[in-house]
Amino acid sequence: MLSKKTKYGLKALTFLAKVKDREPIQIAEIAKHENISQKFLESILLTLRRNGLLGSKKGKGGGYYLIKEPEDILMTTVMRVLEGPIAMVPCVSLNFYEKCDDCPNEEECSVHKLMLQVRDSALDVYRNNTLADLL
Amino acid sequence: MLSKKTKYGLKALTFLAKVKDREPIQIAEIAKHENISQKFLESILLTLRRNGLLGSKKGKGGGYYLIKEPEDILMTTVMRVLEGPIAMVPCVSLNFYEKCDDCPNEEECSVHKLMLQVRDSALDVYRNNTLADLL
DNA sequence: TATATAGTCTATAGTTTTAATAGGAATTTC
DNA sequence: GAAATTCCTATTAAAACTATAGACTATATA
Repeated sequence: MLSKKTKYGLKALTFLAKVKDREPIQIAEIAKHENISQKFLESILLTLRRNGLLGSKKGKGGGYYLIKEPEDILMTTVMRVLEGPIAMVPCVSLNFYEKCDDCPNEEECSVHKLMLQVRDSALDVYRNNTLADLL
Repeated sequence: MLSKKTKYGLKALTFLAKVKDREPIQIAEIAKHENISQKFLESILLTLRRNGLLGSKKGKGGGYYLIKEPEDILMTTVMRVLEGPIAMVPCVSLNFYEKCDDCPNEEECSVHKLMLQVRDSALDVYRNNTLADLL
């Protein structure tokens, strides 16, 4: 299942992508428009900023804004930041690889074999979609 | 993340697929061979049986066995039984569709758009793999 | 038919993750 | 310096996942 964090994060990014001139939009406005708990969204936007996807401005007239053009924001990046590894199992993860405790030999593991394909097909989708493609 | 339930279930199915003449194999043997908590595996095998993937035999010489040939067991079926819906979001699920509470119009939802592609690519993998392909 | 074997079922406990909330600190604008 | 707004940490609440316990049922076979 996709976490609400990711879902909300994607919606917020989409919303911000449509903003004219990248002017800062307040958390409250995004939350209201997208039906999201404001406090929860707050923490999501914060991680998006910390990971270089958003910029922010404090004080009156402040808010969040896209730091790059939607065409330049790959879904691989967004998904990794919000949802974590794209692989469903650490032993097939490109960026977060971990060996399984059980499972003596990866090569012959059926789970490994299947999940490798699933990872590749998901990557294929994420690599071929930028934020602009979702508008 | 793939649940341990699914992981263990897949391993058990793979193990059973290799058994000569489909003779019944005891839970304990599978659990030991695949490093799985026996009690947990017990409940997993039960759901696999209830969903028509395994047969069982009680008493001495009993155990679990594949009820169909590995070539005839599609990963779509296995994944749905063990992991649940293949879609990451109910609003793009074929078998478990649900409308989102938030989200006024599905057509324009960026999450919907992206997750539809992810679902299709995953389905593509699962439909093109039988248990036999994982051996 | 007695006994051991092995699956069946229900309940529950422990752990981890997710979702949401609370409250104040820091910064900017006017 | 007051108001607006993001920043940050901690905590709670709920849900899902993993695992365990124990009694019950069915079968094989000696």
